[in-house]
Amino acid sequence: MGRNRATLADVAQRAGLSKTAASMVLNGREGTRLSAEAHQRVFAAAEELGYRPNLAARSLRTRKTATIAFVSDIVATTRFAGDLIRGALDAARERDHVLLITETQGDATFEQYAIEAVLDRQVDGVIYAAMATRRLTVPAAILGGPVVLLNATSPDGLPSVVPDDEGAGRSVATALLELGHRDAIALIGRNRLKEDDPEVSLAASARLHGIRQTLDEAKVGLLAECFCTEWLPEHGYAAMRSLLGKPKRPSAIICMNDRLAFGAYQALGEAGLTVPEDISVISFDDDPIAAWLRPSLATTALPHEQMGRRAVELLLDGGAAEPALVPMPLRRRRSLAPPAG
Amino acid sequence: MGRNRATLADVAQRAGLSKTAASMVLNGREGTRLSAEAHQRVFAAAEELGYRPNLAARSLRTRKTATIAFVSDIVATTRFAGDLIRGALDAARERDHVLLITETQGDATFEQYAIEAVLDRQVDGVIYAAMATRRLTVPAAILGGPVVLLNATSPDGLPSVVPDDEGAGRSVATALLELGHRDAIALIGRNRLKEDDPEVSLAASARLHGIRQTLDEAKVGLLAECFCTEWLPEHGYAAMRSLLGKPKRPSAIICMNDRLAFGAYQALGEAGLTVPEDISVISFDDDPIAAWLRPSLATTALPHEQMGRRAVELLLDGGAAEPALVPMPLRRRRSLAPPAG
DNA sequence: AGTGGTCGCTAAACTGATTTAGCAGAGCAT
DNA sequence: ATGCTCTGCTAAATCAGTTTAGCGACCACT
Repeated sequence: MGRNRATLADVAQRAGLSKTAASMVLNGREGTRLSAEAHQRVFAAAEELGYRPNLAARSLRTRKTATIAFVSDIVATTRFAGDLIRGALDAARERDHVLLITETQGDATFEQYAIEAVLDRQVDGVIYAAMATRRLTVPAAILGGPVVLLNATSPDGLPSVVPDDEGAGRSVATALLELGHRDAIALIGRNRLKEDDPEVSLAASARLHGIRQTLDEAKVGLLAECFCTEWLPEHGYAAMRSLLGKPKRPSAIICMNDRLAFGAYQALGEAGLTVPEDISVISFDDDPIAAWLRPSLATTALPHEQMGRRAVELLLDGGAAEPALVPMPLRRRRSLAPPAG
Repeated sequence: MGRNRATLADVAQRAGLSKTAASMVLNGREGTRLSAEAHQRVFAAAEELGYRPNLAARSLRTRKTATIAFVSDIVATTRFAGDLIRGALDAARERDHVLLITETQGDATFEQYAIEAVLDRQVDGVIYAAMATRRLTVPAAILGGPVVLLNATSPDGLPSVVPDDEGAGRSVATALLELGHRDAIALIGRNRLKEDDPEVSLAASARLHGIRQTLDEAKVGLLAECFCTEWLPEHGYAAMRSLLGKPKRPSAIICMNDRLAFGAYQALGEAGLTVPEDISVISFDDDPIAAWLRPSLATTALPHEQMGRRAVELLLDGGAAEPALVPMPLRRRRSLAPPAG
């Protein structure tokens, strides 16, 4: 790769100047007393030779690599990872940086390995990303330099970027209240583990809190709350079926994520009920299926691209120590209507 | 990042030997005549100091960075990108390499920039990935070193890795024939653009070819073929509705991808038909929704993780020039049954 | 005694950049 | 003529490794 690239020495020689002069000119150093003509010659030579600096050599001296490590627990399993990475990639490019991506798969050995691999390559900083919003403790090895937590917080008070799940909970509840839903709102997706253990999830309790707070202020209580062991379609399906077996039918359903809502749709379809005429549904995440469902599903979007971007900005430009909350926009879609009757 | 790391000189000094000796011992060089005791001392010193080599310095001399560039057109839009990356990441780790990931967004300027950025960092090779299987021409700049095309082929005969879509077409058709479906098989997702322009898609024509070939051999013709401008749920929905409006109802549907099948499910549900009792459905891709649908959708899986892995293997271990075809496994699920009656 | 070979190790060159320290010449005042 | 500053530029050190060339001690053989 990149055999016979022109070096700085080649440029200097062609320009009839020293490496020093060439280096200074190409780096646009202020206060050097090199003549305008010298500048010309260096630029011309660099252009003619197609000179590009060898960043390995440069970084040996400057201890800057213009490279950021993106270390995450699991890249592939959730479709959101791509957006996180894309946002980071964009912001990095704008700042002339590049991303070294590694995955730990939640395995301590792999993590150790991944971190050594990136530190050996002298990265300028580390973005430590979790695929589910949660609290975690970062490995001591990366604390030697700048670190930003992405989609996670840590007890050490490191800079971090997380979605505003509580705000999303408020948006969701508010949307239903505004439509006139009152005492027949049911919730699908309560989960003790996710709610109580911040190392499993921060989203569950924040969303729940936002919903409760808004409903409380309106003096509205939830009609029913269904617990689910996981947030997958089958659990949403089961929960919805159990809700429909009860005497009072809900006018609206809040699902803790879109996959649950997808399952709920299936149960509603089987029961011959239509969304939103019979029941409104609203949810969290804005998974691509939300837009594909019939009717399209109203939800609050995880702003993953924004978050990836913010993480890079925080890392390179510095920033506040308290977690950066990125708002989750409400996507109003067809699954919402005023309560029937 | 990584301030005050021990250097090779530190290790050598502590071991009471020269840098040369330390370097040779740590690199496990054969044929050096250093004593067993010298080996001991170097290893001990390295261990005690927590020595890790500075790869920037090493690569300056060796012109190897143990880093691979993963350049793709679009990382985020398809959920499959993650699997491609994950497979590549795994294979790279096994070979002590790391991935530098960039995205071109299909924009020539970004592409130019991305390629310069990775070449400046002296990567050992480039994986050039497309998110939809297609033919493309690679930028001349990366031809100076090893290149592997991932999910793409090129006219230049570069090594490449693509899914075996034709084989998948055969699997799909065979699965239906084996169940007894004959002359009432309909196809959803014909698309002239995708079929005729290899720079748009290679999958469409290969899948179609595999299906046709298998049906022809069994002397079976397609009942109907629906054209779709895109392969999205809404198009599958519309196509399915039009099929149901015709006099003869199909016994089985082949959808060119899972999103079309998802739309077809919606139309079938609305029409009060059940899968697979009334109509079998089979498809391509193995999108996560395929397993979430009720009934779960039989489909042929895009082996993205395998492909990412193969690309790294081809790049580092070398390999044949003809495209590596990665098989697409058939996922037999609940949407298949013998024809009714 | 001289020659040659092996053993165990090291000095120094080299990679391609940045950066520090300083040199030669011009202009000017004394 | 001397000392001073300013201008325009360069030599050499430096970063942290790898690699080439070779040195001194010891032994064996003729």
